[in-house]
Amino acid sequence: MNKKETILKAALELLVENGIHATPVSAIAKKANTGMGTIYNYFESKEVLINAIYVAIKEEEKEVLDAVFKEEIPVKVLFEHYYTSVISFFTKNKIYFGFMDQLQASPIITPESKAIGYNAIEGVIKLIKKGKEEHIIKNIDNEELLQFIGGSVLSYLRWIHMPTTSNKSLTNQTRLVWDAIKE
Amino acid sequence: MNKKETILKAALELLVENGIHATPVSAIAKKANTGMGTIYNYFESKEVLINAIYVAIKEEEKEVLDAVFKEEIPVKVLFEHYYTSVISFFTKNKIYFGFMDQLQASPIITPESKAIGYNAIEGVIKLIKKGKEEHIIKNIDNEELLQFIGGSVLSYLRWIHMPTTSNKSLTNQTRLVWDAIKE
Amino acid sequence: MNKKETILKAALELLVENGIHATPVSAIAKKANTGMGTIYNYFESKEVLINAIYVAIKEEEKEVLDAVFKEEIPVKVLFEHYYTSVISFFTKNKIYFGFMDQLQASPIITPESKAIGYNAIEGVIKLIKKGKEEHIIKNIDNEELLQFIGGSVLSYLRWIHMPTTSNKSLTNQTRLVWDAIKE
Amino acid sequence: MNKKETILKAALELLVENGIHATPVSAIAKKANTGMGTIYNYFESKEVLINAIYVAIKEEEKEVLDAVFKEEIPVKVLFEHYYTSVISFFTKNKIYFGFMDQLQASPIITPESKAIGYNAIEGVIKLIKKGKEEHIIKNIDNEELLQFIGGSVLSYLRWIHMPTTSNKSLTNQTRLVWDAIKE
DNA sequence: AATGAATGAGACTTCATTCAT
DNA sequence: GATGAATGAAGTCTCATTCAT
Repeated sequence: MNKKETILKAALELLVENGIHATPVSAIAKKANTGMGTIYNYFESKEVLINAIYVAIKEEEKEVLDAVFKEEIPVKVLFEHYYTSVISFFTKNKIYFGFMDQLQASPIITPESKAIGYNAIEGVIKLIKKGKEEHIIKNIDNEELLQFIGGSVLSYLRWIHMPTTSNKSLTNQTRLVWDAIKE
Repeated sequence: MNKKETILKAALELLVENGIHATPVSAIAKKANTGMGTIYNYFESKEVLINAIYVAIKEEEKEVLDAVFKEEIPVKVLFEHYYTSVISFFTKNKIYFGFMDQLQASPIITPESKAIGYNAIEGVIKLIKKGKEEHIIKNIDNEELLQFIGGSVLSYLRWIHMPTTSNKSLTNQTRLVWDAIKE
Repeated sequence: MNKKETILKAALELLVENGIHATPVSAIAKKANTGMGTIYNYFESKEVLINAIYVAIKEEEKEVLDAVFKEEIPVKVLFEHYYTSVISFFTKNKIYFGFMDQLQASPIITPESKAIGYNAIEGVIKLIKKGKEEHIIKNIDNEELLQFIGGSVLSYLRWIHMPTTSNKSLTNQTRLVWDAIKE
Repeated sequence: MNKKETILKAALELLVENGIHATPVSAIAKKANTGMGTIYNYFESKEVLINAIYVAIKEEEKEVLDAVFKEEIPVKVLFEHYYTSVISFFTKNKIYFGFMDQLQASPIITPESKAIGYNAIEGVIKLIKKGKEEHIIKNIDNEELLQFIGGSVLSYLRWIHMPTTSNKSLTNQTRLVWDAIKE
């Protein structure tokens, strides 16, 4: 792992653990075993660093989602694959979720970063369009459906991160969302 | 409006407009036409003040939701009333949403505040239980359903706050969620 | 002496002694027996503080020079009074000269400050004009004459601040400059 | 131009353009097309580099002034040659003046550098002595006369660098100074 | 000899909190 | 109770200098 990646990793961990507030750049430097100046060699500012983490996660997410797509699979099944993949991605990388949940609504993430992040769900958009053409998915504004699905992902992930002991099944969740959006 | 409320209001407006970071207590004092010391007479610290806003909103939300409940109304209709009421509450009070969206996942909101906030949705919990007894609502863990519904509210509100021009109907959204949770 | 003046005085002394470079705001605070924050209550930034010193000196200089003017005095005598007064002013306040000599050409002093400083020599300008009308002073561009006289003041002050032991008389200097500018 | 000279030139340009504060060594390295380390091979520190520029300019000035001297020329004419030469030197090399004006009074220039700089005006000193012997120049302390002349040079150069449109003639200035110092 | 990534001390500035009035 | 000037710890960021390559 090169220095830039080490910094990103250290920053991610501290930001999730303590929040942006409580994570001075000096702490990141310490955790990454570098001088503070080194961080500023790679990232113009703390905000740029945070955006870089955001984009990196989104790009990793995109790779995962892009691998899901297959032309011939029926819409419902494909949807389930997508849904499972996202959930699985953030479940395997709990720290990514911790970061996203905290930063999503923050003014620190620039529109540019968000635009890049949007690319990750290209496949889902195509899926929705196809589903609507086949009258399998409700004829509702794409953006609204995406927001809805995204919201459900977020809330589900929050739920499974809750420290209660109930049995948490992904099947239920997928069914909830599919029933919601299906025609 | 008494002094305490004036402070809460001023703080709310500034926090939403500028974010927590960019809202010094001095600015709140100025906007509330008080001295900084006065704020500290009412609230131990800035964090306590922010939690007080959180709790105040949640209590107002609770009042609105409590008024919705009527014994005799069928589950589906009652659900729609609840859903419409929450959305309407935060649509009428956009600033409340701005605050909640920003603070929800923040480590500043204490577990105590969150526990109090939980009271607001008592009615919804009862509704879900009843719906499940009547086999109208899916037999899924209450907490999961609540989280799901809450997430949908959040994502819908975010969507209608987006500056796009598409036609934003609450009916679609209510249907999405109902279809999701209904048996 | 109030707090603001204490700060200005402390800053002046440190700036002259160590240079701008080597004078952190923290040192000024320490010398002025205040917290650093207090300095920023009175002056937006270090640069603003430095400009405030500049302006304060120039205003004090103006007071001294304004007191010199008397309608009826002949040009040559008045000139000598002016010249003696400026030199005397900066000789009594060596520290002022140390400051001015260091900062005069610095980009830190804003055009606004310089414009204010310009007021200090109003009287001299009038004197030059009168002298030229009476054909006592050479018919050379006002600005050039002013610059010349100012330069001579600066260089004389530098000379008398030099740690050599030669006998330093103001009379010579005044004669030099008068001979230069007289018709 | 060898590497050392390239560095000096780049540094000079940046220092004049941006000021000392705003000229990091890294910027100098970039402009000189070298690594930062290379600069430190030639100059112990940034301050040493700045002093080297000072000395280099002074040495160039010395060459110019030394060329002026001719045994047989009368004092007044020789003075005018000297004066014209200095002004011309700094007018042709405006950047030198920018540097000197900014650095002259700075604590960065060491007494050693200043002593070397003093050599540049050897000829002028001889001239003054001769003028005084011949009772052509006022019998005033050499140092004072030198300082006076130097000050007038500085102020004249500042004046001609001012962005006003008045007609700027060197003749006036030379006359001013000559009238000042002549018996 | 040349390089420039790495370093970290230290600069400026902000702001939550206190306390004398 | 109300006030807001004073405080100084702590934050972000810069940059002169070093040293392994």
